[in-house]
Amino acid sequence: MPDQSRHFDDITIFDVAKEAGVSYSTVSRVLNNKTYVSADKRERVLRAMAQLGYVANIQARSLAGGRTNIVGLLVRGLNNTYIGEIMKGIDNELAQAHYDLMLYTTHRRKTKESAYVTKLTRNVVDGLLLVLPRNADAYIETLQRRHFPHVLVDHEGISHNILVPSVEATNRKGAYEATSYLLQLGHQRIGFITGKLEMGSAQHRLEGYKAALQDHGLPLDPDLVREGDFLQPQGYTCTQELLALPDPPTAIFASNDFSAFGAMEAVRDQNLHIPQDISIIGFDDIPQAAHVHPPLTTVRQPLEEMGRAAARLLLKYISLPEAPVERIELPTELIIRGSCRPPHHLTSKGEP
Amino acid sequence: MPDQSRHFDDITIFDVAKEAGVSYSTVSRVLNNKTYVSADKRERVLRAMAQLGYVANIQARSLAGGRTNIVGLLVRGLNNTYIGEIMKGIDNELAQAHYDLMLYTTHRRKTKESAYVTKLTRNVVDGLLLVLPRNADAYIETLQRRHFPHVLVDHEGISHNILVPSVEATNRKGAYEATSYLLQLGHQRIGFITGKLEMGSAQHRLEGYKAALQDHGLPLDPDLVREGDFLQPQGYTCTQELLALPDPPTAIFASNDFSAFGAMEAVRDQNLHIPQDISIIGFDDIPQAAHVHPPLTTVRQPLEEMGRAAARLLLKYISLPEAPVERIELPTELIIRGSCRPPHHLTSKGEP
DNA sequence: TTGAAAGCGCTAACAC
DNA sequence: GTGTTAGCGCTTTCAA
Repeated sequence: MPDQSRHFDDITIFDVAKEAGVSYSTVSRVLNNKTYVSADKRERVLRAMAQLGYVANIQARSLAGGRTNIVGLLVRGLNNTYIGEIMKGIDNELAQAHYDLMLYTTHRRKTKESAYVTKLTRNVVDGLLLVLPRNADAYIETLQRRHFPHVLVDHEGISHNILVPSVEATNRKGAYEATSYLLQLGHQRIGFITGKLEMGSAQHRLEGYKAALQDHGLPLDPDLVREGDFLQPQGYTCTQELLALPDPPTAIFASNDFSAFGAMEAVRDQNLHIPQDISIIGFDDIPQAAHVHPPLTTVRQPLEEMGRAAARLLLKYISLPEAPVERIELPTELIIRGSCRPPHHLTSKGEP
Repeated sequence: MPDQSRHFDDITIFDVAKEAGVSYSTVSRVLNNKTYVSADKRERVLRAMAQLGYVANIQARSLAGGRTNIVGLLVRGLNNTYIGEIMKGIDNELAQAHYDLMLYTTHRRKTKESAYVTKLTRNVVDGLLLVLPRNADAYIETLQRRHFPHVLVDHEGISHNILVPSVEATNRKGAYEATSYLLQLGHQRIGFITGKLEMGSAQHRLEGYKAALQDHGLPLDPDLVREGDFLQPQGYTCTQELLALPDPPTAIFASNDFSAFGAMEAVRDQNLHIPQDISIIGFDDIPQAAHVHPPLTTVRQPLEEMGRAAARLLLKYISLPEAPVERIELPTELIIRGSCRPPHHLTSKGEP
């Protein structure tokens, strides 16, 4: 591969200015269309730009204090479908606004967090979208202090007192509904596999579960609640424990679909059948959920829409720095498929 | 949200220079450690940088002609798990090299392609990774002409004559093996659902299928080959057509897992059973493949590893522009799960 | 309304 | 080895 010649046929505003017969600050003006430029000159500049195929140089623009039209997305890793769905929404929204996306993954960095944020904010991006676990407060504080445009996705922020721009799903409500559904089906003993409890969403889902039990007059049996981590293997283990209980649950509510898959595996490995012997319900509705057997009943989280909303909000902060802090909650939805039915003792024997 | 003050506590090399008591080009030198700097001064500079929390400004560096340590990834969209797997590999590899990732999606842009490439190459990134369909030759030509570091993933490039840096899987071989497997199981009529034929990988898989038939002395029945597009709905439709044939196939080979899912759906909707009545085999081995029922037998494509290899190759071109053009082929692997068995007439009736 | 000029932070000759 | 200097392409005062 021969030498890379970066500045190959680079057209600068200087070239455009010459072509259009104006000064090059005039070109800059039409580029940013802030100040008024006479219609005539603007016209000439535009034509010259088109003719020469001018493409703005982001670095220069940024260095000089302008916008880059790039938004940063900070995630822990790319391990799951979950983040893919969110990204899809973000990307679509950004595309419409002619913004580009810069992806940062944190999973491997040992860097001091606030220094890392410095790097992000000083480099390239006009704003930052964050999909992070609960303990990432250092990031957020730095961002807040710097008044750097940012929006959290699926994260409640530092504390309940400080309002941080964010987009979430109705996790509590979703879990409440899922639990109620199981209750209505006649289940009395419902196992619960938590998510990674350092995540706000995991906490909220647990709360929803508890609230539903309480509202239905059922006591909380601590044995039925197992601490998971949103991952399949732990879902498997928790379910094994649950099934080994003297009085095992007739239904299991997993805090996310991956855990639910683990649960399904564990159930099958015990030669039990879903939903005949035990009902399973998940959370998220990732693409796989519809494909497993039986199809998983789950609480749909509007991930793509959350991404869109977050991007939209961030763009607002970028263009209107004074815009008020918003916290957006998007509704979850119970998706009933085939992994739940009334418990054994309520079912007529002959059913297929 | 109050005003964004971008240059908040920005420490420049100038500050570092002052702190270390050296000239600021010396700081630049240790930053890029190209030329030699006396151990003593280097030490002082390093200490000053740490103390001040210096973070390099990418824009400035880039503007001045240096590296940005950012690699661009150009994809059509984020619709599928497929791209997620590749990204995972890329990201991991890049992280190790302290490179960041910039994501570009093309699906929506009407821009003249070569102008778009200009934008990409002139902006921010040191090199470009491309996951694109076959007809994206304009991009590639521009890149080649500019000698801008780039690597294609899962794409053969412009033509067979021009060697383009790329990383692929052994699509032909993988399809050959899958077909052979079905043949060995005793299937004589094997339906084939192609991918989007504008993609090189789709062509290669079709070739592998044909080659296997030929090598086993079987004629190619055009009725058995249906043009799909790598998407589930089309997989469904193709399978319906296949099943409606006077002499329907006993096995179907779908060019990717999504199509295979569509095929499974169609089979089920006909009240046929997999694999008892008909065998299904896919390609890719996306995460869902193991979860469907029955688990899908498929050809594993090492997507993550392909991402890693591509990133590695690109980094090589970035640091060694003269490195020879490489085309890397990574092996596919037949993953036997539960969706295939010998055809009906070969199976003893009593089997479960 | 428009042009001139001063940087933004950094790299890379160029001298010493 | 190390300091000096000239830009990289652009935005933004400041005059005119």
